[in-house]
Amino acid sequence: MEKTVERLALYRRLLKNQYQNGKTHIFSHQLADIAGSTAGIVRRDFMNLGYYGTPRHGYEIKALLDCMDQFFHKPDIKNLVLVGVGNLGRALISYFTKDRSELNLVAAFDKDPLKINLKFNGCSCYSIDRLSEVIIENHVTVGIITVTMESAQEIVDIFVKNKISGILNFAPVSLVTPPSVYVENVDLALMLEKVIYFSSTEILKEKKSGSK
Amino acid sequence: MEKTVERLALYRRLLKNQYQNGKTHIFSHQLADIAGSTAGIVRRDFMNLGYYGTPRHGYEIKALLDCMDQFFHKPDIKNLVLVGVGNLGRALISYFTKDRSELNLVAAFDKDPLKINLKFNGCSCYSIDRLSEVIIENHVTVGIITVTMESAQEIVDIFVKNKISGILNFAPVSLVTPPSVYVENVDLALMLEKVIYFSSTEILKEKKSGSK
DNA sequence: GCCTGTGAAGCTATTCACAGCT
DNA sequence: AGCTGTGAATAGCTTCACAGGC
Repeated sequence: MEKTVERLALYRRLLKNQYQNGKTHIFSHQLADIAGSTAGIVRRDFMNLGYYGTPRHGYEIKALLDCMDQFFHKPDIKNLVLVGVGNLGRALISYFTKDRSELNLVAAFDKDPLKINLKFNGCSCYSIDRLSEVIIENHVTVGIITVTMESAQEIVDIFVKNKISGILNFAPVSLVTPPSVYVENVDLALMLEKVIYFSSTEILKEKKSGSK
Repeated sequence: MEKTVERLALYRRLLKNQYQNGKTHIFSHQLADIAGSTAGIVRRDFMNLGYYGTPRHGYEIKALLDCMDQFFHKPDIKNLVLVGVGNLGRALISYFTKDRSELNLVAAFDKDPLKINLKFNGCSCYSIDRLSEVIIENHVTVGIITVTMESAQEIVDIFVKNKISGILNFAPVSLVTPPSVYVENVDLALMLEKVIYFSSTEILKEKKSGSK
């Protein structure tokens, strides 16, 4: 149910918005519209989540959000580190220091002496020499890698040695990790290749209008 | 065969490397190792691609690359535009102006007057007022969106009006597009949520070592 | 009538396992 | 023996379609 998890995270964000705007209930087809999905899938996803709505009234947003919080292991706060303060690293720092109350970017790291001890969006940048120390002291369990492909594996080795269990990797290399570590690779160049392929291919002219 | 296309793009990059390093042939299990996949999948992918190797000698890299170039509609060059020159936009500009000979980032766009007419990695930044004009003049068919969620749809509307057929979207909103436009959404916050979920979940303790 | 929950069918992707070539 | 190509089995995801509650 990997796909379901991805969508639940999306629904969660959308529903938080709706809730803040004063909405208390929502139908599967309404959520599907704003999520760019289908009513059937939304219902199936909630079925997997284990939350049940009521016919005619749909889903109660507050209760649904509580259920999702539990599903996503909240309310415990997740501590993160990011390594590689290039443009991409800085973009992610600004993403993850904004408003996202339940996740805490502890620090960023870089090998460039010019960046060390600077702050980016309020997040301190340290030398990679201090990476192990910071991970241990703050019980960091998730790391983001935005270094070059040459340096990625050495950072991963530090992560693994210090028992990080999840890695979001933007370096275009296949990382070597023990099976207990979850790695999500995001390869921006490949995503663009994919868009180019499927947009030039005229095969898919019969699709629905939403998106995704 | 969406997954196959994604992997073929990856194989292609890896094989180019191997080829430059003087390697002429490769076995399915070798490619699988560097791609973080399995020998069976590699063979199945090449079967879908329509390229056939020879038992005992594996695949001939040069011929395979030619075959892939054709599959990915090369050698025609793809013209791109990027809208939103924030940190993420700049990161992508530097990605896509580097070495990637067959794709051409025509220009970047932003609404911030301070950025207009500057160059980023050799790529000019113009006002969004000129977006339509540049798309048409350069026959741009793919656009990258790295603006805020508030501005994303208006950019998409300009894209659609000017017949762009593929969009790589980093704004965390569901875009409204006609069915003929291929949209790939990349939501960085959601990817992190996913990593957090699957790394805290202890369910997946029996996986293989490669990655992805 | 309108909306949910869900079995069943359909589709896509991966894995197994083995025949066949060199 | 070593490696490919591939049918068949399996697993995972989505869609269909409809019974049942309000």
